[in-house]
Amino acid sequence: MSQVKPIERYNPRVEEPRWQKAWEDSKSFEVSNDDPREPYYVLEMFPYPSGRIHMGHVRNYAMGDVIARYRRARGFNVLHPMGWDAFGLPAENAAKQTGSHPKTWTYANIDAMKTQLKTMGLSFDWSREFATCDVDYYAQQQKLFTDMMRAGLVTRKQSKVNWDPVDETVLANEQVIDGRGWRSGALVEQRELTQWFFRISDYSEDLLKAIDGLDGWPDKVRIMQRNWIGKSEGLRLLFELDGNGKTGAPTIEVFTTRPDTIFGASFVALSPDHPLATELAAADPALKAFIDECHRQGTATADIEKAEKQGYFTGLTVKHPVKAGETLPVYVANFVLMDYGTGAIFGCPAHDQRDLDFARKYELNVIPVVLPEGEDPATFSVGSEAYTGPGSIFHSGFLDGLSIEDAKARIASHFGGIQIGNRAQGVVETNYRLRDWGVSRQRYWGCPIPVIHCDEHGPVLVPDDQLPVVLPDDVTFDKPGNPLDHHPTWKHVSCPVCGKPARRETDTMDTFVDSSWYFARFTAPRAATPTVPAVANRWLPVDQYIGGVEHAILHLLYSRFFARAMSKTGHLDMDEPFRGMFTQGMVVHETYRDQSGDWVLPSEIVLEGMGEGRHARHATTGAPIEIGSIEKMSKSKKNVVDPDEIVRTYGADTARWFMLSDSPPERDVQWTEAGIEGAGRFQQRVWKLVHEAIEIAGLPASGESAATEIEAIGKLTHRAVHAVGESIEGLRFNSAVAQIYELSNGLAKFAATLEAAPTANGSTVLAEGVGKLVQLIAPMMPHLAETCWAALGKSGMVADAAWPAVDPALLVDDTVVMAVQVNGKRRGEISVAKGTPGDLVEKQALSLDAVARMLDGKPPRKVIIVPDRIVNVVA
RNA sequence: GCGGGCGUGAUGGAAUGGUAGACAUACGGGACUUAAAAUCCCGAGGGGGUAUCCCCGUGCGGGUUCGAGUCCCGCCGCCCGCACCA
Repeated sequence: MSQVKPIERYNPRVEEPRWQKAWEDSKSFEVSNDDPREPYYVLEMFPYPSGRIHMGHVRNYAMGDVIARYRRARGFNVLHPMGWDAFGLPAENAAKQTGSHPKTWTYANIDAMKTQLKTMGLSFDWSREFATCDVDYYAQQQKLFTDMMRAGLVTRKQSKVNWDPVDETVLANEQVIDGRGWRSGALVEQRELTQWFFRISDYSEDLLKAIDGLDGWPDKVRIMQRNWIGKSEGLRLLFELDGNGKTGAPTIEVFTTRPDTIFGASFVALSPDHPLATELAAADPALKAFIDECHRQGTATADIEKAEKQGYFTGLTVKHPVKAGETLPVYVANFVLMDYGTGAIFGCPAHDQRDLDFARKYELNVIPVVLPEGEDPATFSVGSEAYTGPGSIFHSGFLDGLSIEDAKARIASHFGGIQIGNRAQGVVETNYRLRDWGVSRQRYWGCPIPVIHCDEHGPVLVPDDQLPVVLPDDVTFDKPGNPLDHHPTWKHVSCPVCGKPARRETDTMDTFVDSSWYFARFTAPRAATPTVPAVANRWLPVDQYIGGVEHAILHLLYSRFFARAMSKTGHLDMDEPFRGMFTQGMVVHETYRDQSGDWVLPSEIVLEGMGEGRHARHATTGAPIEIGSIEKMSKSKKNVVDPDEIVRTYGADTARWFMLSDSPPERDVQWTEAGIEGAGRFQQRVWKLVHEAIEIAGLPASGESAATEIEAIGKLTHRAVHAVGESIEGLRFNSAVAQIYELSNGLAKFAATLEAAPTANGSTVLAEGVGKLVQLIAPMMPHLAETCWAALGKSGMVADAAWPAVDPALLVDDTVVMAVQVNGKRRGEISVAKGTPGDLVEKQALSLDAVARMLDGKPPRKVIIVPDRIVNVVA
């Protein structure tokens, strides 16, 4: 018969707003730059203000909040800010579709999302909030731009854009669908524009080398960054034209990373944008048509490389550089990129898949020159698959028998010694795939580039005392093109140098610029300069940055570049902005469709049955619904769950807990109804356990609990505190959750025995355990923790409490259970004192019945003992 | 096309090269209840043997090792990025 009275269920709808207000009133999460405690900066990637938060945000911010709250409990001065990545295309699209001004639309969205975020109980320092579209923010960005320009980090050059000839506008890659503009449906053309660039490629080597030092980053991100920078050693090589009068150019210069395969060359190919291709096209309408055709694809690399290999024979030939008397045909080919190397290649089909595809199509020679080990040189041939592996060089004259590496060196020195004109025919060169960062966007809703174009003086920086260049509000979106261009007065200004009439730059900056330094701005968000260097240097680098893998390359690389650029211009003093980086997985959900194939929201359906018989029907009509694959939550497939709805139904703590509990944070997590309900049940279980601990403490105690039992509960508690701390520090939130479950289950079981027979020492150790449990859940379910903390009669708020101390003596056991294997298969176990010497362990292990049976009377051949862990008997 | 990642019970997942399946969800059985919900207890990778035991098992095929989910090689499947989505 239980002596404990039942309690009311925990009600998050009442408790959560109450604690949110308490935190706000006490300014619990506002942080001072002058606080003497050790600083810790935790940052989640700020969101684009689309208008609604989604479950991906909930997951991301829940993780960051756990770290922030944990570090606070650990005595750090924690900076945990939030803001808005507020410039960008969607606002302009909305303006075109609904007529709302981008500014109005964006700030309304920010308001709505902020309200949503506030219900999550995240420990942000909202006093530092800003949006990148705030004039205060982009004014400072313009200062950075001018400083970077003066420091030689900005340049202007030609680059290609997707041009929609009907809308007369530049399209983003995502606005090009199957080669057509998404609104007009017109075939997209490539067009050259003069644009502004940041000289990130000046830092290629530095950005590459410094990756080695980023040991707080996931390996996969580091590998992706290395590959993106794409350092390669190769040879710049001149091919002499055969001279048939079609061009005055004496040579074609190619870049190759495989000069060792020169004897296998069977063609030379030019990019459609190569100057020689342009020159030849002037006199060759068919070539012109081919190049135009190439220009009718978008600028996206993926599309270009996926397109079928196509070429056009120019009629030109070049002398084979190592086979006297032979020539090679010169093509223009759609897969050769002008941006990389020299915009021209030589093709060795036997050892490059693209070259092979091309050669098969145009019936060119395929001459293998690298022989894989074990192959017969007389019979080795290449079919439909190029051989790109190791081997020795053959069919290659003076290179025969060399390794690939030696052949590369040998051929480089060979061509280095030959003069064509007054240049060496071959020069060793290091190339990087990384291109300069084009920042010009022909759009309204972005940070204006602070430049004025004068006919006499060219592009001139807007003088500092005339900054910021503010976006005009009175713009319209009814005409195609950039509204800044159409504005009647905005762009007409006088030249800062000569005062004559001049034009403002109407391009705005890539929104990646905005997000490349916001983390620094958070350290002094209202300063009249981009940063306050002393303050920024104290907070940065960010100790833990968290966001999606989709930003693993560009955003992180640009931010790394900006840290360097800002250091060069005196705004910071560090190269690397993010010490710790973590990429979280996506939130995925089943998809549902009705019989007409339309997507249906999860909230509109009812699921029935399980396993094979599991099926769904529409909640109101009862019509059958097809259950589809599990995919990333997206509006288009309607497999979304609204965080607002979840918070209303289950509370923020439950949503946070579920997002943290179910999957390792770097992996995708599947949203399920069962999962969120399980999380909700745990919330009630904790509340009930706290209540029981309080009641038990008030019961008249009779007798004492056994010392071993008391010790066991103490150990359980201390181990959980230790393990949860370690798990949070290692960002293994799902493991932390599992360890909390174990503690909670253990304490609940103990509480049940005490309810039947209360003891004084028992209720003390239970209360201690429950108090610690509450602290362990506090980073994840902060509202529930505060309510429990108050109920337990603890002083202050758990948000301000120090992380519980661990008694290291309680973490070790004196006896260990060792598994005993025979030939690697577990056959039994032995329990021994920790540190038992090998010979004693062996004796005990061999005396096991199961081991004796497997040995069948024979002596073991070998016994392997890993102290305190495992014994393996080799029979 | 190129680059990166992932793959373990019904499900999410745990496991410094050392007892595979912790913890949770779903499920089955039981207790409580007039009944249900909630709660609590028990069970459970698959197969065979009525106890105690054996065989198989971490996407597939090989390899290294006393021992492989973990390391290596080759496949298959799914996901992400590719420079103007953010």
